[in-house]
Amino acid sequence: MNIENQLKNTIQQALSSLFEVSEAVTLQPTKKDFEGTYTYVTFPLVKQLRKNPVEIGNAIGNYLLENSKLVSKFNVVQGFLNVSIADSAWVDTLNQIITDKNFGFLPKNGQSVMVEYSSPNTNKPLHLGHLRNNFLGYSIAQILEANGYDVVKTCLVNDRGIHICKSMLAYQKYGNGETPESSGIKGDHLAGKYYVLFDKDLKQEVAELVAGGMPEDEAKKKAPSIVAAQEMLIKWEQGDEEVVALWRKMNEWVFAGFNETYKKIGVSFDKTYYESNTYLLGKDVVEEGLQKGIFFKKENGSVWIDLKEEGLDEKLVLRSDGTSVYITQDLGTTDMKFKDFNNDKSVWVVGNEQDYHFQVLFAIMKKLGRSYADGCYHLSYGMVDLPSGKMKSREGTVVDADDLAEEVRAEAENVAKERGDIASMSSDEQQHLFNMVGLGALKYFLLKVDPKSRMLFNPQESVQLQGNTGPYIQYTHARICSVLRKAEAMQVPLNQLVNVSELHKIESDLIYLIGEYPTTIKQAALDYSPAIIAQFAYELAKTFNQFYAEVSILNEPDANKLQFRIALSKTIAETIAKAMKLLGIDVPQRM
RNA sequence: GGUUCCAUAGCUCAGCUGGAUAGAGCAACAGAUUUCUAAUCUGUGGGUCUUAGGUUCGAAUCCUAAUGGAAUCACCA
Repeated sequence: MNIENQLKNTIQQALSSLFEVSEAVTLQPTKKDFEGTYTYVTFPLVKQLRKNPVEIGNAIGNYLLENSKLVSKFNVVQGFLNVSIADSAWVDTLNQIITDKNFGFLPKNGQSVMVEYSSPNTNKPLHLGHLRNNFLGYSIAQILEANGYDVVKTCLVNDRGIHICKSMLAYQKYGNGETPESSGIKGDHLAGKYYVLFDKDLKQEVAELVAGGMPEDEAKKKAPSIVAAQEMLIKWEQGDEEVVALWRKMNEWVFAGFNETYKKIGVSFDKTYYESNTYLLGKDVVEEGLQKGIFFKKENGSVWIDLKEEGLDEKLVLRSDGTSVYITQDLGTTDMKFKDFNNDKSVWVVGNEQDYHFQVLFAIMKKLGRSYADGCYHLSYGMVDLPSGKMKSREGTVVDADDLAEEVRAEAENVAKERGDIASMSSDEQQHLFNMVGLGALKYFLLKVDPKSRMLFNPQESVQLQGNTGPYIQYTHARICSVLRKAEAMQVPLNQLVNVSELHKIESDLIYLIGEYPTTIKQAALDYSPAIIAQFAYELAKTFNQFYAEVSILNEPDANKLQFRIALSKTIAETIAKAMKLLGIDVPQRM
């Protein structure tokens, strides 16, 4: 049992033996300005016991001193009982952690979870918003796995629909047989280029129609380009050979481009679904709902569900012409996913603009009596804003994922060449490092803020490598590795239990922090928040760097202390590496 | 208009189920290397936690209202 839980138990004993009360005990970390590690607040007991808080604090404190080996001293400030933990208890804790090969991983819990993320459209390249989605999804999958789940990562590719036809139309018009090979443009960027061209034409047509006196709403529906796109979509659905062939060709370009990007940014999927295969699903679910009397038909033949009781509204699930809407398809796809993998839980990593959609989807699944309905979770993350405002792909005000990755990589290269420890590396190793550090900066930057909140992306700050950044933490790891290499050369044993009697305050702080790792990853899973882990990794790295500046590790004459500091440093490096891995960030041996 | 979410230092963000004098990073300024990686460390300045009420021994945190902002409410996806 860890120190915190032992202490809680002893306080509970104190409460019952001193005051005959049984209360759940919660502890909080002691504020930096006061002496102690854990603080117990006695204010709530005042009314119940009719004693003053200081008296209560002292009574409990003395009980702890007498009855627990963990506690070395205490102090009471008003209603706060600050408890200091004995150095020996910290050393024991470190030894336990060293011994525990699975430290920081929860045992398998027998449950499985699907994490669906990324979900790109095949008409344009990935941008900054996708990056937040991808990093979040991948990280959440890692975090759930560390918490004992079996995880299936899936990606649902939106590879059909009117938006795809737009790129295709513009390509027919302007393409001249251009290919990624002939142009040297990455496939997804090439498709995106035509998507933008389409929109340019469309805008002009609308402007002309409006100038001719047509209302803007109508013009947007009647512009020749948009009509042509709709016709093309119908042809596609009818299986028109020419259209399907073009669709195949352009999609392949895009997939090749996506795969390159995914590989570069280090995300992956166990299974990819394509909407071109799933878009007709869900009509059977509509039929089922009608039979069960959960859905109802309006006069024009359209099918609806009434979700007023759930605080939502009436919602269309099938058009009057019998064709699907977005939610129809999702009903079918959700059934299919659970049929395929039979997961206990399913997480959709999708932006918060779709909050309403998922409320409706889950409410319908519940009404239909799906056994999995309670295990569905929409990980709703906030938009990424730019200093210039909102990103809009059609207007070209997006930050491209590939460009951004290259930018941070280049910055990492600059800094490494200026002050990195890279002289002994081969050119390949150097390139590998620049990538690792650049990506580390980008991932950490996007993951360190609470997923739920909208965030501002400042390009200048995102390539920063100092302060609260990924590279700062990577650097700390490399720094420890450097010390460990020297220790090894000095023949200090690296993998032995340690025995010292007296610690620096900062050393016990570090052990305290390492000990918080298991609760941190549990909390991260509960909240679906990689940010909690980012925070933890930063705190640990920062405290180590303070320790490093304050206390000499390798120059310690006392062999036991030297060995202790090495063991402590090594454990910190391992913990940093584990935490960063959950964020999808690798850490280098040197940098 | 309905619903949901947000408002903390110049900027970007932490602040867990209410607890002590509200914390980091960036930016600014001043320092630290005969010694383990200076992508580091130390220090200084910077706050009516949007506003007004309420609950409480105790509120950035909970409740109500106001103000400002965002998303969504399509027979779009």
